[in-house]
Amino acid sequence: MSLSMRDPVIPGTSMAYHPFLPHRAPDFAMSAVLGHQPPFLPALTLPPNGAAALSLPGALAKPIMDQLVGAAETGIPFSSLGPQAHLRPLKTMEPEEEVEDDPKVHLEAKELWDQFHKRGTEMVITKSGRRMFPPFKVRCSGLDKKAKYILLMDIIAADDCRYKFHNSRWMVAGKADPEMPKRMYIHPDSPATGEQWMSKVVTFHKLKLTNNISDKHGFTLAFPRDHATWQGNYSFGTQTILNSMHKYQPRFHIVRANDILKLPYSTFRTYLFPETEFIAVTAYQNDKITQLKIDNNPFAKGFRDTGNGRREKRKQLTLQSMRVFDDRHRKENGTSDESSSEQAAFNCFAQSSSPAVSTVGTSNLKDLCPSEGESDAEAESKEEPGPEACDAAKISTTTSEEPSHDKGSPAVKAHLFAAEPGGRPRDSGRLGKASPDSRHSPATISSSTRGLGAEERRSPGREGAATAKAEEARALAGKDAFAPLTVQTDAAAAHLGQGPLPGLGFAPGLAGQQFFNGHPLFLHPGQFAMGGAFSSMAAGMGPLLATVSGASTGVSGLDSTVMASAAAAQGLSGASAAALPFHLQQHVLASQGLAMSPFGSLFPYPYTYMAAAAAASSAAASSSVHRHPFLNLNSMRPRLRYSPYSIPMPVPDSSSLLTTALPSMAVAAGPLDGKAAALAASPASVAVDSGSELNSRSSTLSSSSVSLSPKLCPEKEAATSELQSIQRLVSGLEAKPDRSRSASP
DNA sequence: TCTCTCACTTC
DNA sequence: TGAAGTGAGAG
Repeated sequence: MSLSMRDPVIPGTSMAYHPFLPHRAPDFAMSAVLGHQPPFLPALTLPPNGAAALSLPGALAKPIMDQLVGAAETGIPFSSLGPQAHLRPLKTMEPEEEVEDDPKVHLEAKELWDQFHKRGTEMVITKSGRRMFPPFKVRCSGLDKKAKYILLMDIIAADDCRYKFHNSRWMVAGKADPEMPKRMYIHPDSPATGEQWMSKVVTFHKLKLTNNISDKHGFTLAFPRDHATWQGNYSFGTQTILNSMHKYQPRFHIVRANDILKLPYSTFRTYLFPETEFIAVTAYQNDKITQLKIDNNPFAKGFRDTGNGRREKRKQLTLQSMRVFDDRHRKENGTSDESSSEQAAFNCFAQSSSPAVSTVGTSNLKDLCPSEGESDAEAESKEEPGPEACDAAKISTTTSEEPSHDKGSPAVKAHLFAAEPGGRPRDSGRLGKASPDSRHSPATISSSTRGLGAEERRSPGREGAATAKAEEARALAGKDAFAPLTVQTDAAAAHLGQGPLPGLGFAPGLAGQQFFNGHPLFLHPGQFAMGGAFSSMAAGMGPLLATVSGASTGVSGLDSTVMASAAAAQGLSGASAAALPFHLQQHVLASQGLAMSPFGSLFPYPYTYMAAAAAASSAAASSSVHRHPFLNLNSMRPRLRYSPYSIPMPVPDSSSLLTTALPSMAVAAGPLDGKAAALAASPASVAVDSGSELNSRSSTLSSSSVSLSPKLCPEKEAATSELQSIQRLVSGLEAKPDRSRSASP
């Protein structure tokens, strides 16, 4: 019943600015399937000029068209068209015309990121959410000044391992816990013109990291099973839910679109900066990281050695009180020499127990406190250029084929997580080939769906080819020392089954609608600034929005209609459930603990599969499935990650995983993913590493020495009288908190 | 490991 | 001035 219509049947019906259709005609056929009218498949085509043509059976045409347009223009939830109303492509057309932009992305504060990366960046996650530090900031160039762009960021699991911090190193501690629902953070200024984006540093500092699974700072979009490119649930929000002690990789996306609704039909460019990889923690593990944060985060000034913060006071008081004790002890025993040596040991303890110590020159530390400083110094030594090479050698199996100038990046990787399982390479390394475009960031791996057949880049059983491709990617990446890892898909490709939002296999639910709170269409107040993008999205896709507040239900908090359906569906058997609309199935599956995420879900390649099906191109279906570069990004690992509702997988014997990076293991693990390439993509970071390390060192040294030196022996006599007074305080206030003491003169 | 409170900071 | 972002530390 669907009719192809190049010939307008309803003259004058214009869809050119229909909110839920791309303004600039993407040249695809789209059908509006109205709920409860399955046989009725009106189709409308958007000619290049944006004029709409709708071909509908006789008398039904006008009402349907009015309904569609009316719903969108008035903001009436699309659901009024029926619970299953959705748009779906009838056929795929030629790719959208080549965009004339050439986006380049530069990671801001790269040196700082490098400093953290070398030590194994840790990001604290809290129930209420913590910001990232260093903040994720980028500078864009090469955008079309006039065109509008939507900038997004998300954080994906870097691997499927759980880590532990042992012996000053991060080590694999087993398999990853069930995947948390992923969230996409849309920059609040989106959409904005290229000129606007390029005129400033794009910062994502408002994005928060949380481990609160019932976090409500998000909403989920439930896309029908045969939506062009988005199938399943895609969650957006200001907080990203992460698993503690797991490694993550932030991603940055540029989408040329002036409307959120165009996302599925727009070109996606994804940038990966290996140096922004981090491990989520609920409490800092590595003192070096703590100190780096304190030294660089303005909000942590109070803990700096310099200044009048509590940290300083506390340290001084601790030191002084101990000296007082020592002094008293010495007076009682009359053994000055002994006390002197104890003093050294004590100083050592005082230092090593303080984060400040970690960045103090290791030679001093070693001299003062071999035992305590050893691990520290040892760890530190591995950050030196020499050890770096050593670490690089550890994963030589993954870098041996790379151009020499590209070896630094894996070195960084090895450096960061020296004890990674077999130097397991990153899957992100398989993103694609290097793009000669991006010159600002470590390396570019561009996966364009039109150029290099993405197909060859990914195939679910694809390890060999993928590995080869990863090598190619690395090699190419190595050609550009300043390119980020980039993935690109385009609109047309999306229609061919290449979804633009990889890794967005957001598990349903868990998210609240706060993001869009206060707006009938779930627009978050903070997002109103986004103007047309969200408002039109809401207008056109209100019904497709399934906000989820899984906190109470443990299942997606769908809108009432969907919720009811989903709830009912839960009682269905698998067979009957299969007959449900895809998005409902997903919720059902999710509630049953089955994965839907591209991260090894039941539908590892949701869009691709569905889009292909929708395109009625069964032949292309299977191949296109493997073509999705984004999915490739996330699903190239044959791991199985489960939704938060899934039954947790028992953690396998960690003994086999608790290992330092061994080349052999790297080989063994290599096929699992090509992550090394992602790191390989960071030659620039290596180049900076040496310098930044030195800078870091010198800076921390200077800052530390300022505060530490006066606290050591030299000030002993000078502080005698003060110490005595403090001694009295300490004696009397022993059990009281630091602040009591610090409040004392 | 995680959560919570605290003092201290920025904005 | 107060909201919000910090790490420390106790539990």
